[in-house]
Amino acid sequence: MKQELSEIIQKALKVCNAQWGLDTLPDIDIEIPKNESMGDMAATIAMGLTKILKRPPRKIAEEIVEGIKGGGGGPDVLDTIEIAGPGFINFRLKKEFLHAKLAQLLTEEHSSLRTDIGRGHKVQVEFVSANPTGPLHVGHGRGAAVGNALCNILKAAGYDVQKEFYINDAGLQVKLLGESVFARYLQLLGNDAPFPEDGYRGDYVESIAEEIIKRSGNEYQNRSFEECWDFFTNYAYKMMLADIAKDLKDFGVIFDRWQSEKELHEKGKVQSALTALQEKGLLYEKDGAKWFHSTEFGDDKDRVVVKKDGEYTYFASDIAYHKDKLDRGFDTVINIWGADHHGYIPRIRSVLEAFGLPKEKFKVILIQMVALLRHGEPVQMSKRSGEFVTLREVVDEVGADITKFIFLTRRADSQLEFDIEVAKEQSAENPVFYVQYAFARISSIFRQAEERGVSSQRSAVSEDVGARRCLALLTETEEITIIKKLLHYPMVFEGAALSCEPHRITYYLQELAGLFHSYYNKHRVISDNEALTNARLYLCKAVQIVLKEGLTMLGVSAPERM
RNA sequence: GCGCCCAUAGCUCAACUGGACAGAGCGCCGGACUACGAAUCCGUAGGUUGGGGGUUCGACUCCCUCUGGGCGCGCCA
Repeated sequence: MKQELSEIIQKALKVCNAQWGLDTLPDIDIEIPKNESMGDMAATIAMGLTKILKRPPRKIAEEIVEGIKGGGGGPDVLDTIEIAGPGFINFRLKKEFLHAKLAQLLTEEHSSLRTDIGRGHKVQVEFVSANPTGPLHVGHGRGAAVGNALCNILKAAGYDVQKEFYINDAGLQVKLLGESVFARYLQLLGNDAPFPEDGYRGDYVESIAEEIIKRSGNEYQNRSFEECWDFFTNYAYKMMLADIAKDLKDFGVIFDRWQSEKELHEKGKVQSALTALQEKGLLYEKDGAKWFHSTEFGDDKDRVVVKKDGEYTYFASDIAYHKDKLDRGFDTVINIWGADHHGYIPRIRSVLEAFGLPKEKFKVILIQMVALLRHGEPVQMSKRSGEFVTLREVVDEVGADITKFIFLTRRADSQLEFDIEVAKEQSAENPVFYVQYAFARISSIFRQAEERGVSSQRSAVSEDVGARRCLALLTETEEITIIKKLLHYPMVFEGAALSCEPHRITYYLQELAGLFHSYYNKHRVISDNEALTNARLYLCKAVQIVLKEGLTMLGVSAPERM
């Protein structure tokens, strides 16, 4: 829809430019007007040209409109054109055009909803990347939902996407987990062992210790932690990691690749990354440590990469990891982090820039906190361990679809309230059901139609000339509104992909579902009028196609019955 | 002390990357099932977009400042 209009305007601009004499014409921006009374679609091009032409926007708009009319005015597409407000060019579309686009949607289905803006560009999306020292909490879940949806969107938009989880398996944290497990292990065997100061106190630590006893008995009982830390640490974090992978899988999030930090060290990638920086003259020594000159790229201060004692900093692994991303050929690097990590953006951007990635090819999506509620009361903490509520607990209680959808009902960097009790209610307060119900309701209509032997919607429109013609019977204002809304989807989708904002699709789906519910209550789909019934079944089918597409992007199912 | 994010209807949040009269849901009140699923629909009310200034044809959006919240500022990971 956008394309047809762009072409019409493009043509008119060329005509006008014979007088203007501009070397380049600005991009044409087609918008969906806020208010339906303003028109079906609008162009802001005249306002965009005021600065260049130094003339009032409405005058320019008039010239463009003349150009459009002179060029035939897109006779198949446009009904009326008018200039409004400061210089908007508002278009009304012919019903015939809308019906033709609807037929196209029904014929091509999902492929007509996707645009290939990615053109196969390689995008790497890293998300969740939780430390394997404990189970995932709800905050991680939100990151997982957003990352997963974003990847679905980017893939559908033609990008070559890789979903990756970075495992912090090299540092002191996993060792501390190992030590915690070791302490529990000794305690379970009846020893009076001290628990490490800042050790991990969750129940899962004990479970791991029990597992080790089951496997190896008391083999390590008389050893010091220093003697067997490697075994305990590895065993513990690998078990944790398996749990995390399981939690994510049950949440419907599958990663393409898991990158181990330890492996970067073992393969010498940390060393070689630093050497590469050295060769670029971006490393220097000061106070016995080695520093990366990140201020060169706009960071607040330079960062230590090798400590005085010769150990690498955590940041050194990050350098290696992000260099590795570029070495693997990614054009764009997207990191999804908890909002509390925002301070790390400049240094990572510096690294990527140092290795040649343009600034705008690195994007960080910050995920804000989830405030968990129950009956409106905050429940951030739970259990004696004082741990955050785990993702698994919430998913088990509420369900994966609902949880994902709610995580996607807000912009990522906006705080989110998640009330477990409300989420479980099958009520109007729950937006997931609202959208899914529209889908299920349509399925139910189809079942009903079949029972009554009404001609089926299943034959493809392209093979059914009569059906194609019957779409012209869709003339009720609610029907026209729905058709237009359906045709907006590709624009919403494209916007979601370009801005990396999955929530736009969530909102769109709620709006579309709303239009459908409203229509359903006002008009009957199945009636004695066979042709009209058929046309309306097609409209229903189209709504279903788009609902399904959008829900798929969000990673949420579209059930035929609820 | 420095830096980043947030502030929009009573509540929870949108606003298409600077566009038109700022929109939904919830909540309140009142209505709609002997016809395709009432997990739905219909109808009102609700605003100086935290305050002030600036940039321009045009600002919730960009700049400055103040207020009030959140988070970062380690040779920790």
